[in-house]
Amino acid sequence: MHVELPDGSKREVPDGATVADVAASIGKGLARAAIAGKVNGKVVDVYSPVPDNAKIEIVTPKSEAGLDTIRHSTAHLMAMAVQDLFPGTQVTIGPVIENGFFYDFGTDRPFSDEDLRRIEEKMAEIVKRDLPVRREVLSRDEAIATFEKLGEKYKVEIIKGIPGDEPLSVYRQGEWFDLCRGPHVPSTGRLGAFKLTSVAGAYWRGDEHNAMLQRIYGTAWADKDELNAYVKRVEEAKARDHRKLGKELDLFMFSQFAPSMPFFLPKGATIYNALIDFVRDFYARDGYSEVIAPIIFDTELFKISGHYDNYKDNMFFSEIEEREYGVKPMNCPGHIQIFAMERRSYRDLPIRYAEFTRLHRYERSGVTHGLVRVRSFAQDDAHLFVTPDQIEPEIERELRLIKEIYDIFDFKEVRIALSTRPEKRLGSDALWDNAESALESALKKNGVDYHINPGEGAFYGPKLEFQVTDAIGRPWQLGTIQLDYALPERFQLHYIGADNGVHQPVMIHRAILGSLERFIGIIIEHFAGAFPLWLAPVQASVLPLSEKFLDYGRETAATLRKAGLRVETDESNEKLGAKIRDAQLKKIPYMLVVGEKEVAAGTVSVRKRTGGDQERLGSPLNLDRLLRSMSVDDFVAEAKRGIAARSLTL
RNA sequence: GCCGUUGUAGCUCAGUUGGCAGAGCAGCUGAUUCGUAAUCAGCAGGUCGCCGGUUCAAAUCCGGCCAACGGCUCCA
Repeated sequence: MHVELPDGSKREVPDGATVADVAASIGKGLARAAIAGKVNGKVVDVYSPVPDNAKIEIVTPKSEAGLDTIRHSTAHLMAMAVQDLFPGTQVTIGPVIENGFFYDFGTDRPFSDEDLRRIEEKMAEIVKRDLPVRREVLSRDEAIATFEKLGEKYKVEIIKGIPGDEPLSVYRQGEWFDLCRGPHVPSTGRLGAFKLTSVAGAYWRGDEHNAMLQRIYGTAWADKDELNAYVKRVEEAKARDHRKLGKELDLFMFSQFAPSMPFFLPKGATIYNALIDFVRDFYARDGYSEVIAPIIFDTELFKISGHYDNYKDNMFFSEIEEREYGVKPMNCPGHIQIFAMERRSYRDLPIRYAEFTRLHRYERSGVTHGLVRVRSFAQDDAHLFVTPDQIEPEIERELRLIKEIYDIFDFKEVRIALSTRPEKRLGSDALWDNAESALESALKKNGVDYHINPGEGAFYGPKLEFQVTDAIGRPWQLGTIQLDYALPERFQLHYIGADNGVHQPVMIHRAILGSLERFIGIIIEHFAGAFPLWLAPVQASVLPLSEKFLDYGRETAATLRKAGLRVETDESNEKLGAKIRDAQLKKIPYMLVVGEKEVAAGTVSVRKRTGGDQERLGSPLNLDRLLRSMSVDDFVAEAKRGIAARSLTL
């Protein structure tokens, strides 16, 4: 018979040949590397027979399918080791995830880090035994009987939940086996580049009302080099962790007296305010009005808005003079008060209220994380009150604004999701049709790619969600645009139209950076703490070569400050090398060295933080190339150009 | 909220079997006056997260609470 290879060539193989046979017929190396096969697009075990005229691809560890197979098989390998070491532990599920796998076990005894090491050792032992991994097919009833006999109640539950009556497969390696669809590597000897990373509690079937299982996470790769590269990547991500950098760079702190509510230290507050100023520039250009509303409101307001019914569990409350107040979790009810203050004309619309005041949301303990999930924060949000005709142009304008702003931070790849009507919702289908198509046509008109999240919209309207990818490839959700017909209805908002009739406005809720706290956390990691000049808390540090040049240094710093730059002078009694090291570690964009030459010429010697390092470059330092001597005025002009352009490079 | 881990000087961390609380960096003082990633010396620094218990004696053992961390659930 014949098979077709990925390059389109045909190959003759004996009848009944398996994937492994095909691989062997192509070459010895490939046969050794084969861990699975793709037959007509479906991934199968290497010893699966191949039908005549099939399209065959040999799956090796380096391919995506190969890596998935390795990870899946490593999960099985771990489960076998666990059941060997801890008899009575029940198996549940063990899927492949990004970079690795996990397996959930039913056990009363949580695993310790010490256990993880023992499990790893046992796994290595099983790898060494190089046990063949073989698929066996059982009828549904046989499968249930088999796992019931073993007391594997979770597996029994899984089997009972599989629809239909098709036979089920188990994979056996040595004396151990597990229910599994497969495919798997041909033998345990093909595994080895793995590491168990953590243990955590996880609910059976992801439901918090169910039993808590013990989940072990692991990572697995094609070979040791890839594993080591991954470990290195994890370490790099750790070095960028905004909580670590926030401490090192004196940006923010927390107090046990205000759990999960960040304090911005002077340097962090500088970034915070720079971001607000940045957004305000666009507000001025695009016709937003900034307002400041109270932070606490009588709960009556939240009863009208629906927050009391739908959001109470996430709010802070207080009582005074026998009146109950709620701390606002969102700005919309406040903006609605302002809108409703007076009779509005269609000529006034669109009205765009923006606000940066603090919001508080009670997040369950255990869910908060650094700056990216907190209980006290501000958003760059705005509420647009528009006529139905204005919905589309306003959304298009917001789309352009969002792109413009994200580009400035150099976020690669913005993914847009359109979240459509959920099961539980307010308003008629006709209204939803309108709202969804308004969002969709704005997307289409602007030629942007998007995908649909069916049923993920807010109860009051559909939303667009904007996800960016940071410098090391991690996705973050930032902005959102939401169309809302419900709140104008609940608050009985009106405007007088051109026809002199009473009409209801539509609200657009939107945020671009999202929460400022969260955004700062994200950009700390995105820039690895090395903020672009316009955001850097300290833009330049003046480094006097010795005490003799302190006066000139202070004078220079004063000149720069007068020019609007954020400048420090390093007056410590240290040698230049130490001062440079300090400034580098603080990731200060410019270091201005002043010594005898500079005093004489009235200049500064500029070293950029990107300027390199003698040791690290491993070559003799070329000072002329690295440094530039320039007048103070020239430096001011250069820095101001960089700031005005919000340039990412120095 | 749930499962697990952690909490010692400003920071990073050590602290053995329950027996006087430790280091490096940072800080302060002094010397040095220096040319592109750490000058030298000295000094000071503690409610061992908080509360309670066991003990002659607790950073160490036990209980409770608080906070942080890794996940789960949640993210309107």
